[in-house]
Amino acid sequence: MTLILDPDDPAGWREAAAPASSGPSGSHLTDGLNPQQREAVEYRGPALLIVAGAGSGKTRVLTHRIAHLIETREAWPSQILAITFTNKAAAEMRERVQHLLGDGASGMWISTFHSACVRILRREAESLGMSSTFTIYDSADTRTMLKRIIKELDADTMGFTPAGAQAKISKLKNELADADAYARNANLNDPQEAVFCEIFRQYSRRLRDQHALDFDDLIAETVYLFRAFPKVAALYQRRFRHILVDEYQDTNHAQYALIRELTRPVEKAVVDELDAHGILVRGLTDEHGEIPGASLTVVGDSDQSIYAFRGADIRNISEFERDFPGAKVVLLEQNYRSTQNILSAANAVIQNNFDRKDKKLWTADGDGEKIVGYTGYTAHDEAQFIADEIETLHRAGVAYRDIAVFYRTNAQTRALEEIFVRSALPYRVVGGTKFYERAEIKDAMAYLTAVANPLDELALRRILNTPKRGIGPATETAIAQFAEQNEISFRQAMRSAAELGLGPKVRGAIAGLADVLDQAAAMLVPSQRGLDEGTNEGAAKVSDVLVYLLEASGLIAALRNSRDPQDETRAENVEELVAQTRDFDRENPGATLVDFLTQVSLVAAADELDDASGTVSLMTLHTAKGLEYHAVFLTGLEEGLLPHQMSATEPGGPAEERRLFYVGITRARKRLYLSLAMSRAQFGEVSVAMPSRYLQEIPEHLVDWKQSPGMATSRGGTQPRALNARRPGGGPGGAWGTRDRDLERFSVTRSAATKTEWANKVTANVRDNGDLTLDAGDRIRHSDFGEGTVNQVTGEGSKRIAHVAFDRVGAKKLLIKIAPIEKL
DNA sequence: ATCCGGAACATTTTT
DNA sequence: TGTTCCGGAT
Repeated sequence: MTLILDPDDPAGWREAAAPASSGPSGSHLTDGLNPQQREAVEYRGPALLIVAGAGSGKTRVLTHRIAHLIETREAWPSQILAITFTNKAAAEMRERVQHLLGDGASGMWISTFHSACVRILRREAESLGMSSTFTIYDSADTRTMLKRIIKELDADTMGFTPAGAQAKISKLKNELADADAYARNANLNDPQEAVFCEIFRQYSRRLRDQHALDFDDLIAETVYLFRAFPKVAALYQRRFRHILVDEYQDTNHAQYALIRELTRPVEKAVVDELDAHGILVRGLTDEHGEIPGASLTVVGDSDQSIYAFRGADIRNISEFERDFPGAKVVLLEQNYRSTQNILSAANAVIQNNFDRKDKKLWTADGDGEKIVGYTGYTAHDEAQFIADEIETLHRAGVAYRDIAVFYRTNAQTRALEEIFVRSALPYRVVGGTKFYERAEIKDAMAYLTAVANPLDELALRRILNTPKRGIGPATETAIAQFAEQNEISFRQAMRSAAELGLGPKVRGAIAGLADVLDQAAAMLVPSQRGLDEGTNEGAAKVSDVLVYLLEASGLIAALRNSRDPQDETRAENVEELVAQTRDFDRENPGATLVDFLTQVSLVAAADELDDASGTVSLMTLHTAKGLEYHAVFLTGLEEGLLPHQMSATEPGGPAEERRLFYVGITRARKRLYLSLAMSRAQFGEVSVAMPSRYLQEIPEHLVDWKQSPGMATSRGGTQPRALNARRPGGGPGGAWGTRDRDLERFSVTRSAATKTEWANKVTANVRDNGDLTLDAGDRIRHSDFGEGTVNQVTGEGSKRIAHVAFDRVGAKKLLIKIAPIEKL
């Protein structure tokens, strides 16, 4: 997080030049690469496009290219800017480069677009007339804000929703259009559009007034900064000589513009000015006295473009050669990850997307195992199949951490988690930022935000009556009005609580809160020496400030003293947040509160990368991009889920969904499992599902269906795994051959009659066995699996696990505390 | 101002 | 199913 090298500090610049450890040739960095990979590492020129199919070793190429630039002494680490899409990818790349270079890697910027932009914006905030402690609003904050605006404008009567306005504004910002630009081109005679202009304008104005930026602003404002202040831009153009962008197919227009700005040459006049300010330009200029544009390397694969929904423009990659004349293109086609069966399936699926350059992944490593398919009766049945297969894999020696389960929507984790918990299967949900989205955590964070950025009205309003202080909406409005009338901030209005003409109790509450915030702000002021040296020395640690705020505001006490049993958990969560700030303080000595808030805003999903933990990973298909696992489970392969219902209306939607499926398939190294459920609960309603159209695009001989959709719908399937649904009929049925007819009958005649039988019995059975003790040799009965014998009991306390050999369904592990079992 | 119950509503994917 | 919003009672 800390900026190690100043772009405008020549001393730091020189210091960064740690000499390469092993020989300047860097030849060991190209050993073991195929000719195309080697070329991608060694090529030098203004622009390089690496078209990298899935599993073709692109991260390897990228990291080796960076290391090669440094070892051959063509670049200092500080001259390198590598952009990835996720924090996870950035962390992995940093680790791998560090592994190649040792300490010589420090000073590089390896980060996401958003993190890099925040770093630049905080440093240059002054140019934009903004505080360097500006707040970053996440989508929930944005939505709250828009909700308020829409209500004030009565725009909801015209059919505006916060989510809708949010999407539209985001799209516009990704195209670098601001409220004024939009208004200029809008047809203001259309009342609908006029109102939207007003919403957009108000939203922008409030963000500016509060010194806050949303996610899209981070990119757009940086582009604006560079365009409006060429000298500021020159600092970064001078500094970053090599820019590398991963997942280039997913860049949107704003990100493209940012790259364009960063790779622009610095004109002689500006160079001279930099020189006059003592900024090192020697050795960087060409014969015209200009600093030439940075060299740009982009890596991408248009078949893996899955972010069109947030403005990714595939033309950025397809027209790269036109954008950057003289660009070199290197194709990486050989796959080093997956078996041929997996690749054949992937090729067959992606082939159905027209309008793409034909490209076929291939491997020299052989066919491998067949793909395994399974159709469950319900999501729980599907989950049980997955849990069973994972146990089988595990017993065969596959580590849990080498196994991943993917799904389309976050909501699908529920059934999986329920079954995994019951099966005592160690798992971890990657992404899904739940922790920081909890209300109590957002409350605590709002206290910190309000201290860091006193102009942040959103944060202030959130904590105004949290915990309850008797300050209701009426008082809130009164403060806001007072602020507006006197042209002072909401925060200042709070300080003048006495002048509001309120009752003594309310007045005291407001003054009390204002005082607490002032005290906390005072704790954060560095010592005189810190101020002189521009460091954070003498400022209180983030954890100390947080503890002070929680105690002085009464937030933690309110949770602890509450009689709502849920508040106990909430208090624990807040304590967990305190623990996290302690970790942060320890790992980032000298870091500020704003550093912490930034990290939480941008890196929240990064509880990540403790890959040492032996757990199965659960994540969405989007999160899965760029990762690989020995065994991969693709779940919920149903119409309406993949492709998702919502994608049907969007142009290019189904094609993008297919790419998503393709991305999922190509994550697997050795084993691939495809599964779906015939019925799925949604909003509490059980509805019938059809197999995904993409399943039929995989050649039949590649898949071994343990239970095909046909078998599941008509007859011949095995007993449902998770529950005892009684299905009529018997005898073996066809797999795909009779699929359509079977499905039709299934959906028409069976759905109504069998709905109740498929209801979620699993969750209904969850209970607390408390102190049930089991020993090896005991006989038990399980509500789904029948009778069995306990072989072994492991674990402690509430985590005791029974290893049971069931008479009918074989070996299972059960979490004793919650398993629906009884001792016989 | 706060608490409570019932109705309404909601889920794509991410920084 | 689980959360949020609204109106009425206290």
